[in-house]
Amino acid sequence: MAQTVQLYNTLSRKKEVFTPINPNHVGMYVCGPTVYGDAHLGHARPAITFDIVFRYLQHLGYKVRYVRNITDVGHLEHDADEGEDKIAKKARLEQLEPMEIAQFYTNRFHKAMEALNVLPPSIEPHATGHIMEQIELVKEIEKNGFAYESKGSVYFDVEKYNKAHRYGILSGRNLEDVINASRALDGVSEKHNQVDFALWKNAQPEHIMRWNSPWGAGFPGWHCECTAMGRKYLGDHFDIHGGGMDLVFPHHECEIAQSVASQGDQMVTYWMHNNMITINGQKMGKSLGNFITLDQFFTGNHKSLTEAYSPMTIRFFILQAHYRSTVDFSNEALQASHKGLDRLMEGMAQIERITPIANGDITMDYVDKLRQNCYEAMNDDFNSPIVISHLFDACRILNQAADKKTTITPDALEAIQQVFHLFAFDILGLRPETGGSTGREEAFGKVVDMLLTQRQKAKENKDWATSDLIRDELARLGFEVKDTKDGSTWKLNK
RNA sequence: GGUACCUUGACCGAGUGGCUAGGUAGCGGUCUGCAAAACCGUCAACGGCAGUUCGAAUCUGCCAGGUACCUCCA
Repeated sequence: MAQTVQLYNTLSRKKEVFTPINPNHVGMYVCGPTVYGDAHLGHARPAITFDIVFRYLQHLGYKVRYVRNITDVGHLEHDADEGEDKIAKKARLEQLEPMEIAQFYTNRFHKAMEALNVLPPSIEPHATGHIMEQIELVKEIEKNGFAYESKGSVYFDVEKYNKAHRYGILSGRNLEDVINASRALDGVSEKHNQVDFALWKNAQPEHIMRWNSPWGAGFPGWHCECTAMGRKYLGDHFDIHGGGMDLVFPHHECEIAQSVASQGDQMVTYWMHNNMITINGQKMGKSLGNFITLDQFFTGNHKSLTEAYSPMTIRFFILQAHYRSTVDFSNEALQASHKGLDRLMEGMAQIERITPIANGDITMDYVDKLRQNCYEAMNDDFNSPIVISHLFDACRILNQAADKKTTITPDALEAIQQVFHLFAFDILGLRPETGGSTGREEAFGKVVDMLLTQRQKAKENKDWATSDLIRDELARLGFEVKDTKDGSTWKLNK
């Protein structure tokens, strides 16, 4: 762990040196998806952001336990007073069991994550599997006097909490402001104060998802699951809690309040938040209905897209911006990412064609600097765009060497390959897009080679018509032919 | 209204008190039978106004425009 990592802590609004509570071990909790719809581009952002954190910290030698939940209950659709669970609502619409919906979209989420080369977390707990823990949490808060029961529901007493501690420490709000800005509730409220949030909700008879509790049949409140599951798997105190910026308030603010109200102090040292993906400058999200699902990107099946974009293009597109900046989506920007990624991968593939020279121009000095630059970028709050810019520099060197415009020493060439693999593949999680080539594909490849041999013969006979015909027909089928000094090469576009 | 934040060249997008980010597109060239690719070179920016400073796009103030959160949201 020779590297010192600095990360931006939302709590202090500063970059801080990362020091885990237990040396060599890192506990990280990230808010996962609510599984009632297909994952869209916005879901890819935190998944990829914290995948990078996970990968990098592991690379540095930390033993990381990464917990990312699946929310399959607990988010209310409307006002708290007559809340209807999102999962339950969707189920009613489609006449399916709630758990069937949750499972269906969980499976699809996993598939999309795998396509994006997002590593699975160490633990992926479901909210419905931890009702007991959530009930325990509510009981503790109640016992400490920061909650009250009302008509079978339990609410967090924000005003009382704010007298002993501070509500708004993460989002930088004052309680008065929150109260003034809160929506007035319709009719008679069960709550003492409109800013109070639900810890446990009484279930109406028609409510499908329900569990028994000391307060009667009901379901857990909005913010309990993360506190309860984070504590269960990472302990009373752990290092990193992540999620989208839109969760800072109220979700994460409430989590802090819950942990302080139950155990007396905060659970989390570093709060990390990824920024939003925008489309035409506006947040991409469900409420605005302007989201594009990951599946639509992969298939190109959306009116804003001129073509299908591979999962790696999406990943690269996201990594080309820093995680705390917004990224504005456009078809044009995606095209640029697609070509840029291609260039990077092609450059890497050039290594095969480079003959190192003992007294080459590019030596270990260059590679050492390159490696150091990449580490410095990662250490500076996971600055992936800077890492990528350094990789492009290496790419240029490799292309030059392949073109015999420069030379590389054997040890430097091998080291460049290692650095490239480490940062591009292991840490940024990019992967070449060849896909697993099957025996069948290899056989087709040989047919292409055969055609190119014929074309080479035609060229030697200066039979340009035949030569061009072969090239153009192959191009039409998606095979891009490149002529080099040592003969022709090809690749399949798509 | 409150809170947080943003405004960089044709586009995307880093960063920084003085040292060319990078990618895509464009332009000129090398290479090639032609092309593609690659390579080399090149163009171009820091919303506006004032201040601090030897020096600011980078710090401060004001103005303009925009976004997010305050309701489920990644």
